[in-house]
Amino acid sequence: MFKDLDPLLHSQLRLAIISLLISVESAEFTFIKEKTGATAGNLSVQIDKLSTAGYINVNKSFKGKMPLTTCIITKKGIKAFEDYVKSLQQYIKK
Amino acid sequence: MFKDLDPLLHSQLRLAIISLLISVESAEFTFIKEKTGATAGNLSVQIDKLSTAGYINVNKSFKGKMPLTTCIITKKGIKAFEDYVKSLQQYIKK
DNA sequence: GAATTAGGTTTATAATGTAAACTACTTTAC
DNA sequence: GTAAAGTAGTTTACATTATAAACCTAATTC
Repeated sequence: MFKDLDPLLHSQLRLAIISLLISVESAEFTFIKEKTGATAGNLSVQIDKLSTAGYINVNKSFKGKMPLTTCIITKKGIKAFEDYVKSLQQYIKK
Repeated sequence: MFKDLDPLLHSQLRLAIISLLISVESAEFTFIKEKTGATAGNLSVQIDKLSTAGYINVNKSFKGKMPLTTCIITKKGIKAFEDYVKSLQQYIKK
């Protein structure tokens, strides 16, 4: 009856991250932090989980001398998001 | 940017329960158990949380000699569900 | 050169979800 | 009639998850 919801995406912050990345295709850590309102610590952890799952790619470089973390969604991430939304529809359509 | 998602509804099982109750208006414990595939213990706990929040009303009676638990969604529950869905749209629209 | 800010990561704790174990009663089998 | 199995749940203990506080490294400001 109810399809399982990918637990990795069924989390407010991780869903917001993916939702952002779907539209922009590339985003800096601080940009995501501002948009989501998350604390840096929490964001760091959640980005790591999405990365470990292969849903996003994380690139660490330097902007001048400051560290710069950039995130890009992967095909796997896009697919997972689409599946998640599809499953979710079952729950929220009246 | 991203509205908060009611944590009480942002849970697969509780969302499934509310989703069911939205359409049927009254459902027995065992019916919900079958439809959601949840274990009785888990279902009992989650129904309790929804009830404590005032999202559903729980009625305990007897069918013949067996205990019978029936759930009905409240106006508050309907409102919460609608708000949740509305907030969620922000996350899942591309 | 001390304090503040930037850009994060690590870790400790709180909150949550879930299944296993249990209660209470009923029905069926012997 | 009583032992075994089934029904309808609840309680409790454990595992997972989420989150913020504390920390780190380096740069900037005063």
